[in-house]
Amino acid sequence: MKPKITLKDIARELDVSISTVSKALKNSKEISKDTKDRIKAFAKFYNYRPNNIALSLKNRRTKNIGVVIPDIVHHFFTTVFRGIEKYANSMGYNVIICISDESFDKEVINMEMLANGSIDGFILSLSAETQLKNDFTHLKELLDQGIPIVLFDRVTEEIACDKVVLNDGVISTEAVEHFISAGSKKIALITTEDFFNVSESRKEGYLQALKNHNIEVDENLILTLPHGLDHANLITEFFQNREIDAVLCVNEIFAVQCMSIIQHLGYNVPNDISIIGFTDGILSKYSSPKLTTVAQHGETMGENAAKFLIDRMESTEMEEAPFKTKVIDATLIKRGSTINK
Amino acid sequence: MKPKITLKDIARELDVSISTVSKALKNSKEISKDTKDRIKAFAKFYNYRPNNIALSLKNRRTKNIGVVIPDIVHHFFTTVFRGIEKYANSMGYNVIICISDESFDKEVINMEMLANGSIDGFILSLSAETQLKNDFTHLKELLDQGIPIVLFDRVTEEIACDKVVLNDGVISTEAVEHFISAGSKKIALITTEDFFNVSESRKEGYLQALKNHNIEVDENLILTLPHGLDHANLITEFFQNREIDAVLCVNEIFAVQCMSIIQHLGYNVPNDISIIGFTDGILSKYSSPKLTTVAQHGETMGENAAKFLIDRMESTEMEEAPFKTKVIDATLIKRGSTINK
DNA sequence: AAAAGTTACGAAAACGGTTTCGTGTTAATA
DNA sequence: TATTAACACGAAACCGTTTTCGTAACTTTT
Repeated sequence: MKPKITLKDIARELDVSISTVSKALKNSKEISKDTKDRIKAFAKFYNYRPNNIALSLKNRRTKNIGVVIPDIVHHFFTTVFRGIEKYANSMGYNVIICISDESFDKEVINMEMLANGSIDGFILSLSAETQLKNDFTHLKELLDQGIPIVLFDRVTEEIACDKVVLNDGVISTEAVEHFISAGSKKIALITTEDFFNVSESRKEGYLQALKNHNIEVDENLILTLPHGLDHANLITEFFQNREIDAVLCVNEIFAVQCMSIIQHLGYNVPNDISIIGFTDGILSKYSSPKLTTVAQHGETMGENAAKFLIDRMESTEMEEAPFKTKVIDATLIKRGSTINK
Repeated sequence: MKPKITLKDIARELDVSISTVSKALKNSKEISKDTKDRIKAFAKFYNYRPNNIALSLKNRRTKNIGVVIPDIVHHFFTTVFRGIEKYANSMGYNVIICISDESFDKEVINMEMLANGSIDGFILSLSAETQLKNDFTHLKELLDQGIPIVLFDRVTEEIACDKVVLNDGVISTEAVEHFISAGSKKIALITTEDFFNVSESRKEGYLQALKNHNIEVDENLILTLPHGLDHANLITEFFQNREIDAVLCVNEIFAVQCMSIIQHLGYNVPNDISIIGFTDGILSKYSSPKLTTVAQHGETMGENAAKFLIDRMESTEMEEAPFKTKVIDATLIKRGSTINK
């Protein structure tokens, strides 16, 4: 057991002052070569490393980033997180992660905990409850205190900060037009309750595509699934009682559930009914047929978010740079669940 | 923009000493009620919160836990992580996460970064490369410095520390016996190269079950898939050229790939060939038929690991408690990919 | 030889807290 | 009235760094 060695220890052992040790290790030319060599050798031998906490206190920056996400067991968020971690790490930052579990209170409490010195900035995707309550005072207060925040995916216009979002609307339109170009006319949408801004955008994109091609909107073809309930029955009922030849789902779980149900009802995917989902995750890759899906490029989103944050934190400008919003272009990955020409 | 307020600020404003403020806020009875009230009111008004970094420096503990995992986009690890985060949070700890990406160097560098004061202890699952190299000096050094470590899932006997593992062998035996009890005789195993201790244990469990029922081991029925390559062809070839009526896969991706290939080859699952996978993740739940699978109870593992670590960190005993290994009992979840009596 | 400049180092403040100990003032006791 | 105890607070050390500034001891310049 050899506890960590400090500057003070080195100073005592070598009979010099703490300042001298500090300077020697930073290669200051104030210190003679002789002394520097002695100190460096000693430090190396005892594997001296400066204490991060002391540095943080001194420099008033921790080189820690706080990441707050609603859920970790979720493909999209994990990929975003990987992007964040990768970029942050390459820039010498560590990542402290908090899971809000879709709860407003947890989001608030966790952020306040971290804000008291533990981190230099936040990257955040809003919890469902926060979006529902539409209460963002905790974010405003942090911004007020000068703590930078970057929002991604689940964002809000109420907060002025850097943001990274997906072009949900555009890609939804593109997805639906992919159906249309293959001859589909009765195109359904399966979505979630739309206090999620992303669901909303996706729905708008869907409607836009129909409009573009003069297809009348049939509200019966839009299924809004409640949170948490068993969806299988609702989906089964949905397909049994309607004529549908294509369906866009706002996530891959819905998509793969649909596929399974559709196949059990005796339809062929993609010939009778085509399917497109969101999130190019593991489910989409290993279903059969493989799912045509919207790749959200989570890792890219994460990298962009981290870059926004670090740029702002490290900016030495007196003027705060204007807030930017980066729109990541989603990609439609065409696979077996659609007819691709 | 109202920057964070410090004890010094309060002291200056109220014309008392810093010590008085500190004591007042801690409700010390050294301070008169009058003064306490004034100080508390002021602190509350300005939303004073003590600076975590200063506390960490003073107390020489950060209340941060470092978690190092090989991959984050991975169901098992995310569930473990959720367990860790949940327990740690409830005990007032934050979690700093580093992804080793299966790389020895990243594991070493990240841990050394964090060890210089940023965290009080580690929870770790070894990277593939670390297991391959069998080099654990970085862990030994940290333990030497008095930093506690808890290993989970991918552990090693070389290191004396608390551990949390799954009873991989036993549950594999159970899984294979589930095949046998349904009449299967030609039971295959699809596994990974076995520098992973878990794969090894699972293989042993498989062999044990065959032995228990006097079924001869056929090495041809064991398929070891190399890391990273395209597995589809290998699996297809495997099933085309062998008589197989059941297959145990060491993860759910292999399992669902098998299922897909088996079905394409015209066999029925589970009647012609039964399948069991490891990891009760999203793939197992949404395949059709649903996969019979080994639930690893990642969240429980995470909670246990965090509890081990925090117990040790907070222990005031002078004597170090002996190291413990907690074995989590996996559960076989019987679903549609096997014949269940 | 006096003045000026270098060199090589140490003292001390600062970051933001906690805590021990000392002390002036008042109240209780002898 | 002198002594002691209780009260209420402040000074200072400490956690481990960095950094500014001061200064002895030489060296160089004139």
